Amino acid sequence: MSVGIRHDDLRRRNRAMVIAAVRRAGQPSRTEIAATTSLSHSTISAISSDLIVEGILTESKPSEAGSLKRGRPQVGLSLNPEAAAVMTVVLSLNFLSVAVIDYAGQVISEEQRRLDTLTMSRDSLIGECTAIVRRRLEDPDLDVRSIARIALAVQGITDTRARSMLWSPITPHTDIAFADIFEEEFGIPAIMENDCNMMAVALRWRDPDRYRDDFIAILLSHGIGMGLVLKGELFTGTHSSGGEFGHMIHRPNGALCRCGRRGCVEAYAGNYAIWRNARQMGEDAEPVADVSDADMRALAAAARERDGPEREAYRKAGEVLGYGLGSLFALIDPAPVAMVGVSAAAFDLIEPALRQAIAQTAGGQHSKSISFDTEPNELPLIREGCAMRALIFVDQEIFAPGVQARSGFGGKNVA
Amino acid sequence: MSVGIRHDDLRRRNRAMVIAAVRRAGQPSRTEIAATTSLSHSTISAISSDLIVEGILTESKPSEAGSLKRGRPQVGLSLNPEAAAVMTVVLSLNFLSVAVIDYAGQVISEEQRRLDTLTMSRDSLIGECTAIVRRRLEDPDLDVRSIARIALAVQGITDTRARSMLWSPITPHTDIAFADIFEEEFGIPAIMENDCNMMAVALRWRDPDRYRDDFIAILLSHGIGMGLVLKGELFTGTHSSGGEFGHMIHRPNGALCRCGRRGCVEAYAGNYAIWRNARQMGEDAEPVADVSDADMRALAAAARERDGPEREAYRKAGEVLGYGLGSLFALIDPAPVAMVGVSAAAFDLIEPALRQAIAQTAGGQHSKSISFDTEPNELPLIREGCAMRALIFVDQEIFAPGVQARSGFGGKNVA
DNA sequence: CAGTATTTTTTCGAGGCTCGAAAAAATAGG
DNA sequence: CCTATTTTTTCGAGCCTCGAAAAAATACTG
Repeated sequence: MSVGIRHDDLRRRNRAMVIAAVRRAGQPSRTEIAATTSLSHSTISAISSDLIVEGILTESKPSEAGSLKRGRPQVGLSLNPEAAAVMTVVLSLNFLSVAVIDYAGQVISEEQRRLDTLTMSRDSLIGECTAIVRRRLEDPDLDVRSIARIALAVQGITDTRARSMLWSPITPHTDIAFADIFEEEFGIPAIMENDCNMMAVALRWRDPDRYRDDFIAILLSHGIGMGLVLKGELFTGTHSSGGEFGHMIHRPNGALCRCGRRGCVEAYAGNYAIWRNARQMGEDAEPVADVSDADMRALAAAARERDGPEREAYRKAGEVLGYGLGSLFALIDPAPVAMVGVSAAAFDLIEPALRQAIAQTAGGQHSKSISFDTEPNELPLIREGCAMRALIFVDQEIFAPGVQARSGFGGKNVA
Repeated sequence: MSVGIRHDDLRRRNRAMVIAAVRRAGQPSRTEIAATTSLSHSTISAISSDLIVEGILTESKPSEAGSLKRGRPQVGLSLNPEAAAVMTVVLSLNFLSVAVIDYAGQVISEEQRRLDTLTMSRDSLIGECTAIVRRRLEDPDLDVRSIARIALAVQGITDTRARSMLWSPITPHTDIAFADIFEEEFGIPAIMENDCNMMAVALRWRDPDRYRDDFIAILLSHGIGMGLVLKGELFTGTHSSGGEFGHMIHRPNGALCRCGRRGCVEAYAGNYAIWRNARQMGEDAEPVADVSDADMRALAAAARERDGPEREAYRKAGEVLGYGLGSLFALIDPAPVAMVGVSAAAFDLIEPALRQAIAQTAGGQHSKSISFDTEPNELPLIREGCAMRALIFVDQEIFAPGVQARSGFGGKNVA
């Protein structure tokens, strides 16, 4: 139910807005902030001087040496890197990666580790995750007390409230309440997010010109995942992280999917499906547990070299992705697409069939105007997204407390 | 870009909130409004006395005769029906319907008319629409000057800004800027919405317990349409009204659809498709222009009577709808569904195959928890949705002017 | 090199809004 | 008729933002 605005909300909201403006712009002057927020100079002056006193912002004296304009020079405001720090934890198939990020978004410290996630017990999976975080927290070089938030990302389905991993292809265990576990273990607020959603968040920060209000990030990896930003907000399901593009049905009773069902998009376009088709193993063949990036690159190389089952496997993947995107476009209209992950590097093998399929669908009329971009490496993106998620939390909940995060305000969702 | 909150926005927003509270609750007392908005009694008192003086609200003395509590009795606030009026225009296949609605939401006056929309020229289609509105405006019984807004709904695709009909199955003509045409013709602000979206808006007002934050309204009529509410907001595409569930691809290169493509959900589940299958005409047969409701009811009766091609046609429709919903649920998670339109009356013939198909998809795990409700008559729903849309506009833009409609505030979208 | 123009930032008083407390209003119970 | 109870209004206090003017900091000009 919508709730009234109290008088004291005003300042808090505008504080949050100033912080957000600085985070977006990097080193804006007070005048620039006044312009983008359409608040008066007096207000910006008052708020920013508060924030500087509190150690949240700092004045970065020489805004830019280049600008030799007449008049008093602008003084840039920037985030004080020491104001806080957050931690990111990215859990993917057989791989765990942790980083500590300062308030300005720079990586301070990191650690990565190979695991056998598919066969580990529930407890040792959780134990490995908490142990690697503990090692970072106890690193003598770091000021432990300043970790304000932990953001986890995992391949798989998480709940809307960002508390639990509900299901994941990387482990047979389900319903692991990572956020609660971490909060109990370390006393630090934690959230648990879907990896592809974090990719989308990161893309929006990396390239706001291309990825602004509406775009699609698709992970072409062992499985097929999607992060969706619509109207400037991260799209999630009614109960879970949603956006399970890879498990839309391409063909009822079709190829066997890793999820146990049949005919999912992933069962034609995931790495294991491309592998299965390239090896002509048949649609009923049990999906292999993992295909190395090197193997996939070799497959792509073979497909480029000669017209054989490898090339056909990529063509099929493209066709299915195209029909899937077509159905998606029927719902949300066309939007720019970022293809991420190892098979995005083989997008040249995928694109022709993909475009041909889209042309047969509701998205067809705009087929040519749909832009595709590729980014082979998903891990840095996921980490960046987690970092931004956690930092925005600090911005809003710690440095502008009391603002009820409400949709549409300061970018609750995507930030 | 998010914009700061000015000091004078405060009052305007809280005014809008009080109006919204009254519209939702019917006859709330000041105390109840204070409770739901969490504003102080003093503020509510000040705002509501303003609104009463301005003739927007009225005090309805005897709140309820029943409540014989101790203490000063509550005095209910209600919308003043004479504060404004709006007009709704619903254009569907071969049918045009107009109504004038008072500020409290009651129909004051209406007119309906049969047309041959498929064969009419562009100009006569527009002409018929403006003529019927003009007749209502010039009705001597009505206070013409008080029409504050016209809301149109049409089967088909409209643009996100609610200005134009981009494409519609009811006419060969495209890109008709109805909103602009009406504004120019009558000098009254107008919007052009998608019919199924208005159904969803209406369902939310009719039954907020069942249809609150997340639900799906599906129109089973000559074509298949959908209105979707997610997280309390009406879902629309990036450029158009979106949600073209009927044109998701069920089977590449499948049955011929009215849209000219192949394999769309509609090409198996629309009235014309059920008709075509029941008559065993083959998937390539040109879709018939219209099937009367009586014919469809006869078809359903035949299907109930004996196991023949009619029953199989409904089964097929259910199967395809089920796989389509399954794909939709992969994206948004399961949610309550309202089946609307003449074929919703045959939902008993559709449901078994539909549920069986959903069970094969990502929605399957929650198959039993998905609730279906049916409503055979779409027209009243569409009109109600239009009326609410228009009235909310009056609430926000006319009676609480200056509030930049921003998402998440006071229900910009669904209201 | 001093003075002027220009631009940014801060200061200060005015006006407006919400809040809490207290008063006023309106009814049931005894 | 008086008291208890609940709703609604009144009133002063405290904030917040705004506009205007002042202050600050630099480039230009002769």
